[in-house]
Amino acid sequence: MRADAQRNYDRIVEAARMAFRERGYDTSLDQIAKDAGVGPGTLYRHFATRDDLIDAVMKSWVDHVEETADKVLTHEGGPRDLLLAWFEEYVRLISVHKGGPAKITGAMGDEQSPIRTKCQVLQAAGGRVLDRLHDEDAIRDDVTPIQVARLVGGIATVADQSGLDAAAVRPMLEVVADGLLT
Amino acid sequence: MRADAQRNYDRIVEAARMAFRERGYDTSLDQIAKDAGVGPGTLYRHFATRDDLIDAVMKSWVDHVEETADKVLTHEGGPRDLLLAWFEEYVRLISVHKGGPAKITGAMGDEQSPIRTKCQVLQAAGGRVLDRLHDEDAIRDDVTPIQVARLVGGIATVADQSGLDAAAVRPMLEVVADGLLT
DNA sequence: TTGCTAAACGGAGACTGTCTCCGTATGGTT
DNA sequence: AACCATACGGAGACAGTCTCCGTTTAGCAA
Repeated sequence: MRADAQRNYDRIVEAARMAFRERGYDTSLDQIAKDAGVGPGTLYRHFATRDDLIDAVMKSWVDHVEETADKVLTHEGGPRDLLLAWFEEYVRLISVHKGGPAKITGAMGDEQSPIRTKCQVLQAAGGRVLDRLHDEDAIRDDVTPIQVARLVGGIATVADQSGLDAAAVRPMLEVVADGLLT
Repeated sequence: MRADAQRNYDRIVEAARMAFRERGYDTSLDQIAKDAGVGPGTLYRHFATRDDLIDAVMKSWVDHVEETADKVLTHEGGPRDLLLAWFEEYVRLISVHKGGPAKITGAMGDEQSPIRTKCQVLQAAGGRVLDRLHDEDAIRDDVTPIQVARLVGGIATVADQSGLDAAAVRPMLEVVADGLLT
């Protein structure tokens, strides 16, 4: 990639990161291009679709997901605490941008989605937590990781759209956790 | 209301009902006006916002909600069957239009929403089912009806956005039901 | 019936966001 | 220094939202 192309690419991603955080995923792409100091053509050449741009913005976020799962797994406490700790972190992770929960949860299991690699990372991280609980025989075995992701993602989506805070989300996560634990 | 105004109002609502069912809530309003054989100005005079139009389309749907709750309450079977029967009907009810689950669940608890009366009807219907289960001491009492609506609405939202069918939704509803029952 | 007027109509067009095309500019190489 | 593949960027086509205002009409009163 040519040096000027690389520079513009980075500028666009940085502008997009700000914009998504402050105005949500449905903000104007032309405005992001303007913020980045490039023409709309340049933005669309680098990122054919909005999802491709979202995918790029999420690049660094992925590392954070792994770390978070690691941290949760070192937690003391029983299976219920472990599961709830992961659920709360999961909700936080997918809610960094407005519209994020719907976007990410909707793409779960969609092989065609531009952000599928991000979903896979999330699923893998969640899978590690669920595996641990399986080993302890603490969780029912007829529910798949993707179903768990959808359950928790659904709660996060509603919370995002209704502007609920973590305290309001907690009891709903508890219901799902209690329904999953044996 | 003048006769021609009434006629156009009805035409617009009917065109919108078709359009929402076939193309989802985000379909073009100017197109709906065209389908109804009126100008865009006429549509926007009757319905200042998209939500106002959605609200009007839902008018007849409300009666259906009441009926459905009645029917579910006559069901034979244990508390778990009752709860799951209601959950499945609830998902079906709010999923008649694409985008409906997100719209309705997002408006839950929002006093300002143009469709709040519809949400109240849904909550009241769900409340009757939950009251029955309370009387039987079959359900935990620290979860409010609106939280239940959000839990099930979250699942319906994800299902709508991921194109899941009833069979895929069922196990997720079971998890929530099991988490709620004592 | 006729005439009047408040009510309603409807379409042109302003505005915003998406996305493309193509003439122009430039980084990197020989 | 010259070349050219690569990249830029903005004008503009297109689509959807929503408003303004000149025109039409329903309903009523004489």
